[in-house]
Amino acid sequence: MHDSNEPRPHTGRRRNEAARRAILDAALELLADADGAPVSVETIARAAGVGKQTLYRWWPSKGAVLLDALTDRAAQDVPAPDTGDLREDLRELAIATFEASQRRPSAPALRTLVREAARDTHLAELMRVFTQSRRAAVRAVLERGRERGELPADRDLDLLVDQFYGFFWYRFLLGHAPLDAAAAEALTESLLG
Amino acid sequence: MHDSNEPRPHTGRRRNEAARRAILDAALELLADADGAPVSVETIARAAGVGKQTLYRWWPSKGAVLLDALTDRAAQDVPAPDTGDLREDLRELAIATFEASQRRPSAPALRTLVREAARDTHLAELMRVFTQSRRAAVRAVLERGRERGELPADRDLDLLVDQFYGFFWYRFLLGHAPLDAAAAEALTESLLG
DNA sequence: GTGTTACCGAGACCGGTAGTCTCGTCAAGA
DNA sequence: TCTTGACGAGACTACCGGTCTCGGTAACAC
Repeated sequence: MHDSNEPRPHTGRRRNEAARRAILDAALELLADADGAPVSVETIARAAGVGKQTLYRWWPSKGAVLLDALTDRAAQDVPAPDTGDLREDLRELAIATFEASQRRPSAPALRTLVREAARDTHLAELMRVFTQSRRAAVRAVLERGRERGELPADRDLDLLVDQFYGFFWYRFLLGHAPLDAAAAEALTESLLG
Repeated sequence: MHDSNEPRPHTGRRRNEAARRAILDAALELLADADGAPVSVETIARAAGVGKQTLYRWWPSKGAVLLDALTDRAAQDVPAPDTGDLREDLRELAIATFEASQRRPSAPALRTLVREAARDTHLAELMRVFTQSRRAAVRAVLERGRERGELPADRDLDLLVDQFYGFFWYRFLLGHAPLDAAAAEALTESLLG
């Protein structure tokens, strides 16, 4: 038996940081270039100049690598505007979200990632965690507004959050209509009446 | 050279209608049972008691079979309410859409189909055509309402349509919140203020 | 330095998939 | 009866995610 509280000191060769970076960089770049098309593990490993096993030694699945590649670069901090005005906060959040969805390489990479998540339940679960904080940010803005009386007390906030992100993902994934500042403005006005 | 205007009369064995039905029925059932998980061509053929080649003789790809299986059974007629009242029409459309999204086997089959379409560009294109008529129905209702003056003349109808279907697909695919009559009611109120 | 350990790149391998090809069979019409 | 083309069955190719094994090598203990 091994006492896990007092682990044996590490010996042997250490993890190659350059390989980790090369994998994440290659994954993000391929993810972005694919823009929806699947990205294979073989391709990532080859592009990173790395063996497949090195990849599977540090990540449990392809999905985990892809998500890591995205979150590693994508701005992790979610904007949390609090100007004291609901309309202003929501507009700011919408503009920031929409604007971020146009940036390379994160945006096309995210599109590919969602496509992959449609088939990969493990990745789908990770994505849920990833999006949760963004949903929470919108909800917090709405809650503050409601406390200030800018929203009826009985207004269903979950409905509003789903309207916000439903609209966003719909346009982001289909790409049939713009996600620009004007759209952000119009969505905000529509949600708050 | 063969004159395509006067094709040689058909000879040989005819297409087996029973096989066609068996394939579509098996595909829909498997699609519904999978509820998101992929459905393989092998499985469909086996369940239908049919050779793979029979399937590929009549459909160009797996995606085409799946879509055909869905549209074959799913109510093709899109409701087009026209009561003379925008709010009433939109509510009716929302309730009908949400209610249809709960029915078996079409609903779970549709969920699976969308997942497949995320990887299959051919299927994605077919899906676009499939959803176009539904979008048009919502837009028609909105246009009639605008003509009656129930909506400001400068209101962006594409935005409203995307809000409607964005919300629907978001909840349908994530399944984190209900798509019931109350949600339909609330969405309608939210869209029309 | 020497030995041990664990990471490294490379690639064979497994199971599963979409789609093609071929086989012998069978039904519809000439 | 003969030609034609659909039929069920299944071998086959190409590709993918993931596992396994190999010889080599960097980091550390001694």
